[in-house]
Amino acid sequence: MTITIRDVAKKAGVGVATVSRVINESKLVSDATREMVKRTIADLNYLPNHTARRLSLGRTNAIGVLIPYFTRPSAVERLRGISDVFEGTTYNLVVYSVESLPRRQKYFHEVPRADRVDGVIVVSMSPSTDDVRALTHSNLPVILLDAEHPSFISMLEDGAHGGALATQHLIGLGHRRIAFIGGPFVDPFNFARTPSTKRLEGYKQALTDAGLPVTEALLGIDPNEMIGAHSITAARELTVRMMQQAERPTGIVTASDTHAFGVMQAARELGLRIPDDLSVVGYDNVEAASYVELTTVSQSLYDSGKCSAERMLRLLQGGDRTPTFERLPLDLLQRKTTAMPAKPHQEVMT
Amino acid sequence: MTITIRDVAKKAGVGVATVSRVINESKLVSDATREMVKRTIADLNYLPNHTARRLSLGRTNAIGVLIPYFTRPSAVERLRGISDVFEGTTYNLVVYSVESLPRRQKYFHEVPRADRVDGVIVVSMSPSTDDVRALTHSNLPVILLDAEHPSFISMLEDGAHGGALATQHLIGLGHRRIAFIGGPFVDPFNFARTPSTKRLEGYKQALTDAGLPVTEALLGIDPNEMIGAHSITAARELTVRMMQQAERPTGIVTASDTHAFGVMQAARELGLRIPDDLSVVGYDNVEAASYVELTTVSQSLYDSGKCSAERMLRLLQGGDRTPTFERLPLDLLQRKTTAMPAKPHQEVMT
DNA sequence: CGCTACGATGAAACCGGTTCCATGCAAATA
DNA sequence: TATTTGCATGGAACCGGTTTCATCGTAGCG
Repeated sequence: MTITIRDVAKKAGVGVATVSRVINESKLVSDATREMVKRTIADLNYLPNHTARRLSLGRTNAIGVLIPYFTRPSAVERLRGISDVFEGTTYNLVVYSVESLPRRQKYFHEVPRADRVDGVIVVSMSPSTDDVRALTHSNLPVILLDAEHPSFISMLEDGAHGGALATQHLIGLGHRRIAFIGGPFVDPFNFARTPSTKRLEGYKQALTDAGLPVTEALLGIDPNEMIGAHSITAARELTVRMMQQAERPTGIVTASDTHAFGVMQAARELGLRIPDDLSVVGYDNVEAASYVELTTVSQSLYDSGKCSAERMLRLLQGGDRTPTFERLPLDLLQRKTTAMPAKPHQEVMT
Repeated sequence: MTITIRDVAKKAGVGVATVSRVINESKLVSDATREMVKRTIADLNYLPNHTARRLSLGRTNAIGVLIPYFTRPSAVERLRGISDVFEGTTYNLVVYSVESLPRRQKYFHEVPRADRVDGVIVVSMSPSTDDVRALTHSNLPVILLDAEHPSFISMLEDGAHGGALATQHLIGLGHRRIAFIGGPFVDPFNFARTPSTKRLEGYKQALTDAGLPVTEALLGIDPNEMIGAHSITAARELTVRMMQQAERPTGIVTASDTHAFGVMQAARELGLRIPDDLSVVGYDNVEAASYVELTTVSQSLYDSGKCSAERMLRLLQGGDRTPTFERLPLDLLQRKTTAMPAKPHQEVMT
């Protein structure tokens, strides 16, 4: 039913090898023959079978992206950067969304195989020893984005630096009681410290450097659970509790924009005005952050995705595969949720 | 280098056909042989070549999703629904993000081919006559989500109904001067009325039904451009202009949550309080909408994606392919951006 | 004018699976 | 015991491309 290269060859009165050469723009075909074959191809509306092509070429023209929860705002932003780069090429993007531990394992073992993809970009997951074996065994180009490992080209933001950046911003504005809300501090998919953990470290460091104390009551870590705020709801509840303390904070540094949204919800609930009564700094600069004019640490997720994809393209063209570590730049985007602290002029409603 | 089925056969001392049968769980193998082959497979750490399998089976185990701008919040939500369904199956999801007209054309012609995918879900794009030809020619199962065409199974929300729902909500609260902000009203990818157009129709209908006039000055349509607000910035600017009129609205119906975010930005800029001074209704219920507690019309994007994917699975198992039209349900989610109208107690700052 | 070299070309092997078909053997039946 | 039936099995064809290799014709050279 479907037209194969042999049909084209027969109709054009040439051998299949010649048709194949025309398709692949080999110069080993005379102009006359080339034109004739091209016309025949157009006549028959022939398109080469993708799968057969893959099989004989031993290449897939696909890039695999392993990423946890690909619908999370930060993942979407990074994917957008990656996708924009591959749009213009012949490469196809295949996204493997990791949403459970078994699946993580499955993907790490099955995706990095030459018969599946030509390259792998691993996002926000530090490979375990076992994963490393699977990745290197495939002999494919690998890039780690938002994660690091000495065996692979890694691109990572310095979370501690970002946490410090946010904290210093508030200190610079005159805040003295600055809280931190983040979480989770453990991640089942990532065999490394979580982003929240690193950002918390930067927060503590910045306070210490400024001669300010790190106060237990201002750390948004549930002492029972040790996990911190793992959702927007948890962030909101934590904020409400925190703001009902006597020595409540005038500013809050968060580990993500989502946490910051939770803080903002809590503020609205409590009748507090942002930034007048409470300053908030987010982290990630997801799309929604600009909607609500959130001051945030921008990892420029889009650029980082783009960067990694461009690097992958270079690897695919035979670029140097020596493992390197690239630190992604960070910016503090000052918008409208931070200001100088002021004495509250309004009681907290409960 | 890589291990093939022939290596396994040789090591196990059986024919390749037998190994293939074991892989495919055919019952035409004795228990003893099966066990032995399985052990050999495990020993060699053999995984069948994906591509070769595709070629000889004539199936790809992939589902193609054609969707404009897959990183838009509404697209992400639908994809999440689709992806959740296919996660548990052997099918692979391949997303083709349409971001330009040439690419749209390319995808419509190249993706629906049996050597690429086993089925196609087209999202938010009404196929042109040419597209219809390409889709039907492939003889693959096709589902249209958020679009409709008599030749295919279509699943679509009733935009006019949703627009009316939002408008009636404001009317019910006592609003009389209700504006509409939306756009674009033409879409290069979609050969049909845009969502904004349909929602605008519902808005007008609801006003008329309630005996209220449709006022030119309350339609957020730039008379010069005829495109309305195509971005959050445009929505913000349009709102600012509109709120500086003498007879300014007390409530605004928008064509999407993104438009609503623009309205909210404008309100903040103007010093207007939501919902006290201005009510806003969004549309889509994207994730960020809940962060800011936006009252919105929920198409339940996630469910619609899930629905379409489940339907596709049934088609792949030989289900009935007769074109049908399925209307997706709508809900009005009342949150905190709508309230009864009040006399403004504060001057508009300019 | 004869020989060489090279460009154009097609037949066939190959990529790594699945499956048809023929074969052999053992159990069931006459 | 002879014959049929049916299950287990392996060889080989096949899916639809690419590529090697051999062949042929002709232009270039001595």
